[in-house]
Amino acid sequence: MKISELSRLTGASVRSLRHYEEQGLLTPRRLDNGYREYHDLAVEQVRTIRFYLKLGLTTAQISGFLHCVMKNKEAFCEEVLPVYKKKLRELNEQIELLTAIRSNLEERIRSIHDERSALQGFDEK
Amino acid sequence: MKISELSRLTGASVRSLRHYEEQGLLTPRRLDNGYREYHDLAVEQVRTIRFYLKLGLTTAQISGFLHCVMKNKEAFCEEVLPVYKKKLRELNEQIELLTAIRSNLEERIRSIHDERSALQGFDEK
DNA sequence: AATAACCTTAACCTCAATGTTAAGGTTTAT
DNA sequence: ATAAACCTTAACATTGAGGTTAAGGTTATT
Repeated sequence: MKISELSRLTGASVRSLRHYEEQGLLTPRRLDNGYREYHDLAVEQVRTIRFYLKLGLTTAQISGFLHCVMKNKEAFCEEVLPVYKKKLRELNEQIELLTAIRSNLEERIRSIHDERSALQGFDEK
Repeated sequence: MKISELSRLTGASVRSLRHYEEQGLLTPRRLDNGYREYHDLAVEQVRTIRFYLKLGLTTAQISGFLHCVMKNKEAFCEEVLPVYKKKLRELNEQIELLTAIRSNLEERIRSIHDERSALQGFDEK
């Protein structure tokens, strides 16, 4: 199939498909006119790529184990777990940071409300 | 004072101070030789800028109320609360998203462990 | 007068997937 | 034969604070 059909079947934009190829995640053969020609299996492969992207992995990380997971159960591919664990550590850090900022912000919003109702109370007297 | 002294007093890099100026947060006067000359008040102003940046606000947002908060209590500045609330909504969205990804990832890590110990158990039999 | 230690503007780099032209070749249907 | 609908590569834009470097002017010290 050609690129627009793969795009339609997977939901990935044509631009994204070309990008995945640049990053080494897809390697379609070329027709005589230079058009990309994809195997049927590419549909599953693109879905797999997008699945890992949604987990927050980069194309570079995905390329490290994509071939393995296309042929085996994920648990068989040694490269997967370290990447998952690294990503998990990053997520925990980010969540912790954002949560701290949120607390800070909530406290400041509260104190603005408090100060205003104090002024309000003062005016009312 | 000149830029490097302000940098030293505030912890902001010289590059950052020039950036704040580009964004309209600082407006030092210029000496005859073109050098920036800052008021003593600039120290407090830069500290205030950096405080809001740490809350995750952008320079554009900060510029909307910086002059007000430099002269008044924060609660007096009407522009602050909407920005805080907007930021809070964004934070909640981000945290929710990251937390969902984290759950997903934890589940996948767990299932890899499970599958491997199942294989392990199988081998042991 | 030379050197260190300042200062200036301007511009590119980071991160990373993907949107958006631009400029042009191919195929297909009318 | 022409237009619609494909396809190609290449390059810039997005986000945004701030690092880095280049090229050069100023001030101060020796």
